[in-house]
Amino acid sequence: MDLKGLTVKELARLAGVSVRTLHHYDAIGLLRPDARSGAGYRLYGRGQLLRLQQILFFRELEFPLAEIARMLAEPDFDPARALRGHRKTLEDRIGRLHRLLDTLDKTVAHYEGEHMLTEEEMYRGFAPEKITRMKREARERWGNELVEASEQRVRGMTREKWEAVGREGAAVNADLAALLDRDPGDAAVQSVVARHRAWIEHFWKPDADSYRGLGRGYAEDPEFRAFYENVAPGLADFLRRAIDRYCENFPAKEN
Amino acid sequence: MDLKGLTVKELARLAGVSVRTLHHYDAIGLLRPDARSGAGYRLYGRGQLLRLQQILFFRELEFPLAEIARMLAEPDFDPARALRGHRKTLEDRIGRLHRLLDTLDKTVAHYEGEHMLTEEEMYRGFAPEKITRMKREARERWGNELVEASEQRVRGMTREKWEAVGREGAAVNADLAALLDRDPGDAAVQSVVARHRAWIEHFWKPDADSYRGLGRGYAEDPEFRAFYENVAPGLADFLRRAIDRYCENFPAKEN
DNA sequence: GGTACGGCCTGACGTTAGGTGAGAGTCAAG
DNA sequence: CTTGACTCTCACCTAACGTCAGGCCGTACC
Repeated sequence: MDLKGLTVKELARLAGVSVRTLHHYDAIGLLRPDARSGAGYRLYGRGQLLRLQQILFFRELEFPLAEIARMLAEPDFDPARALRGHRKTLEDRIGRLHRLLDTLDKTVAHYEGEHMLTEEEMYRGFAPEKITRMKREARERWGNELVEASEQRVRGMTREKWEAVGREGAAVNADLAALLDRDPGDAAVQSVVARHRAWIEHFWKPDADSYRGLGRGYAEDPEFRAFYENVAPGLADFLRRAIDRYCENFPAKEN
Repeated sequence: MDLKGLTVKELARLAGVSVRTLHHYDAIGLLRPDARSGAGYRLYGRGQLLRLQQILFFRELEFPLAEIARMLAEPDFDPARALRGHRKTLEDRIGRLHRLLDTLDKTVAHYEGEHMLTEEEMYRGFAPEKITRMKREARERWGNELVEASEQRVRGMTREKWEAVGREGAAVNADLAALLDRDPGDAAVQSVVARHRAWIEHFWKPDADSYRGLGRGYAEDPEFRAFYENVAPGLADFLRRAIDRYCENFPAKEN
């Protein structure tokens, strides 16, 4: 079979996917063949091979197919830029697997009576990538629309803007940490909380309820809590209380 | 809530799984709580925490839940031994991810006009081969040493030898299928089983226990079973029984 | 030309492992 | 008592294919 393109079996073999997968991707419009032979056989050219590779990278990172299709369809989709993002995520995963191996070794040592395995040690390395988990939780707390709107806002940012937002967030956290010895209702603290709210609005626009919920999440979610406690011990609860006070008189913020 | 055990939320948080997952595992009998509170709350103790860890290791390696349940239920299941098998598989995965990073870098270079990406290079690191799944299972059943020895033998084969071995295996299966109406202990059947054992020794040298375990695997593993049932209906169980009979007087085989 | 076999097509049912939502009981603090 | 977080069971739903079936296609061989 040599008809100016690869048949499904040839491509399936080359890419390590099933023929059924290729049929499925064609059916949903994710990967259409370049052409069809007179008998109706699918024929894939080089461009489809590269596209399938992009799809497989996103799939490897557990993106849903519908989302892959959407991203590939964006007018400003840049394959090289996407790949650079994937690299970071793959490196994170390798790091996770190393942590899992560490957990494994500690568990073997535990079974051999050589190590006392704590509950916290037991599950290190299992949790999926943090951003995906946080995204799921954000959906659970605030609904899907907010998360999508948040992603749209983030996606529209330039790299420079994104880095400025990152610096702004770190500055807010540092300023809050410096005010830890004050009452959460203190005017200086509340001023920083207002900056925090403005920072959040790079991502989404909270009302009083959802902002209060966010504060609670900072204190109660183990990953958020660990993050803030790492900035300064006591910061997670302090920020939660400061946000609660702020929400007692939630200013209408124009923007 | 401090009632001599963890509630679903506490365990879910600790282990990084969902409450729904814990409900599901309870419903299918995979992970039952130690106790129930007066109100019907599930309460998990330390033993369940360790068991959940074992489950999560198997899950990480993509074992189906039903299979995880079966393996955990085997009388001779040894957690430390299982973990040692997992370690090898996780190391393989890290290796695969490094290959994927290599593919990624080559692709970025391709997009930047600095590398000519071949079709073979395009998909390196993506799909673990099907043999990897079977290798994983073999490790869980028989330990790592046998699998490594098997790979050494296969690696030393020429292509011609490999094809001859393939034909020999098919012939053994066909002969077994032709004897399906006989008793598994019949002399002719046992003669074919001896040929089957000789065939297996192209890959590894079983003793009576491991050969019996292989027979069991043929009948119980869904992929092996499907393969043999495809050759002839009833063949998987027949072969398992024939191997059991053969192992009652396991000949010392010189080679 | 007929046969055999591997390859292709479309159509359609089935599967696994939870996700999601609902209604109602439980627990602890104010 | 109220409130809010937590729990229970029940039940519908889903993504991404896997599997099977019936029939056409292409090539080699008799």
